[in-house]
Amino acid sequence: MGKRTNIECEKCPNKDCSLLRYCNSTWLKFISEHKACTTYKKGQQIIYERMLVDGMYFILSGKVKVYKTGINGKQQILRLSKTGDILGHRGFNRKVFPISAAALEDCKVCFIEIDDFEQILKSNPEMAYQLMAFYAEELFISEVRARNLAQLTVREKVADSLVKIRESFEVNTGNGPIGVELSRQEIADLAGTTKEQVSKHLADFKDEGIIELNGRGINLLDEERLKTTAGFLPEFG
Amino acid sequence: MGKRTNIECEKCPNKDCSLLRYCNSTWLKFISEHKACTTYKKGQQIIYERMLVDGMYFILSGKVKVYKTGINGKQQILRLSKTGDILGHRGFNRKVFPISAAALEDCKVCFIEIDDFEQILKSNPEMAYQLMAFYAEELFISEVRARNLAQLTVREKVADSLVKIRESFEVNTGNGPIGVELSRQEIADLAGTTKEQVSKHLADFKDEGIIELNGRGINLLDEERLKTTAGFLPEFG
DNA sequence: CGTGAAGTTGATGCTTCTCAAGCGAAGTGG
DNA sequence: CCACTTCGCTTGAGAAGCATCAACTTCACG
Repeated sequence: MGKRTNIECEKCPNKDCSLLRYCNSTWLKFISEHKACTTYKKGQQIIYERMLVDGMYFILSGKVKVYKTGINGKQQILRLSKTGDILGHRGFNRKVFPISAAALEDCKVCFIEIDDFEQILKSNPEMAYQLMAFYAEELFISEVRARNLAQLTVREKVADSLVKIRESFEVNTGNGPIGVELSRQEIADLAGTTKEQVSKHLADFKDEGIIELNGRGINLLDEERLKTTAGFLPEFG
Repeated sequence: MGKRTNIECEKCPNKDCSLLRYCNSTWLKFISEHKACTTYKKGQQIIYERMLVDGMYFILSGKVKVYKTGINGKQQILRLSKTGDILGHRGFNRKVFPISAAALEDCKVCFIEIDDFEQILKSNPEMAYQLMAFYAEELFISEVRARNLAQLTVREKVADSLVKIRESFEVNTGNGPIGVELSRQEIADLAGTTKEQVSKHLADFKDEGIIELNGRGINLLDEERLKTTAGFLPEFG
């Protein structure tokens, strides 16, 4: 566990926080008094699989990977999260967390105990409704992912991952940096392949003028072509 | 659309219905008056991808596959559903359905218009809470699936699918029939492989004395060994 | 500099998909 | 009642895709 550095919710600069967005001032105060903010260093683990569910986590700043451990300890990255996102909602109604979460860069994370969180939920119907909508959206995303992992080729999955990384971290779509520096292994864990394959396909994309590589940084030069490469089935809805 | 044959919710034999379970008698009456029950023949499609979201569907009787269309029209089966299960909840908060659903056998399905459903939700906090818990569970299942599709071998995925089919349709786990007759192609669409691979691995399992085949029927003879074959990572939580 | 970790690249072999041929059961029409 | 077609299943051979392994390079950092 990292260093604690509380901040008052009423003065929180983060207007899009999943927790605060649907709360009135009474509950803002409640949360402010009951939460605990913690700082995590890059690489530090925030949630461990099989850890007892103690509460909900909200990212105040920084970027986080959410992943599941599989065969031979191989990781499958499920989601990339950023400021304002909720972490640990997968622990809802469970004894232990089914996922792990680790900081991709230095992070500040707010924590609310599960009992307090449920109290907030039950007193704010609008929030319960919104949380339900959030879960529904996560389910949608997860099912698209499941299909893509099952059906796409490695080249397509790598292309798809680059687009998804950019969408996770950059507000504007289009060309430009993908917003975070991941290792080849991490991109592989996201795409469902190996670090060597990622290396090769990134080299291909570079040769084809679709992306630009500078160290760990990746710039998209032709997002449209990348999407075509990914065999994009436009998802409606 | 199939034949309409309404039934009164108050007299509905299905005590586990996702819709009725958390309703008091007032709302039971409301639902009874607002719903529409429809019969679907085996093979008939109940929900189409990109169909406008009109409401929620609940299975009164019969078995259903929920799937997503992918590359080259290849289907990825996401879920097998049975009596009492909700269908179309993936359309929540969307314009069009992101999934398709088709009857695996003759089915009766109850339908509630989306406006009525939202009214029920907003008037029954307990139900909203339960629906949220349901989404959370679906998300958990989907993420386990995503990891398995990405990391398991074909042999493991076929074994895993057999166990999952049985769990979807038979209350008691253990040895015995898997509860539904699917084509090889459908098993492949579930496992994320091809019908030929399914055929081969089923033959292997039979030779190894793990399963029994009679036509399309599949009996598990040694579920434990099947689970070991599937490389089961026990899922905690 | 020197060391170790991460990334690249090529060779190799295994897994899986694809294609094609053959089989059998179920249904159709003469 | 029996050819005839059709459809799904099985099985094998060949090809393609992918993971693994190993050698080498690059980069960060003491």
